[in-house]
Amino acid sequence: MAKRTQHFYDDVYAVAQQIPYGRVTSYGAIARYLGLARSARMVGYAMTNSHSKEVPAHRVVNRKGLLTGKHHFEGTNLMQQLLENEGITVIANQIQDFGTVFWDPSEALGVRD
DNA sequence: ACCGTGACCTAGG
DNA sequence: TCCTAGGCCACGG
Repeated sequence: MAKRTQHFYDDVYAVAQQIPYGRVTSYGAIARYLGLARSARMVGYAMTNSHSKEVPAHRVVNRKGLLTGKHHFEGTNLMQQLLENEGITVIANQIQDFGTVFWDPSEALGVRD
């Protein structure tokens, strides 16, 4: 496959939309799946523009399971409430049982090597 | 066209 | 195990 920059955002959104209900993933996991493991920042940057799309951005957190992007949501605890609404426990911006609710696209959709 | 910024990650001490 | 430093690439000013 060639040119991914143009499809980069769409790919990120596509993967994010495939995140199951009550599950979360990380920017790095999505980046790795897209073959951009070293450009995880771009994934987060792409999410900034996801407000125009139907993308569950609240289901995407960092590698530690910390809600680093909560400040980009309306209010102050919207992201946390959205997650808790799906049965995910969040304490101090930290997702509990992160390893359990974590959803790896590379593992679910298949790793491309 | 150059520079600074950013919802991150990995490696080394 | 915690902290620091470097790398990544796109976008706005």
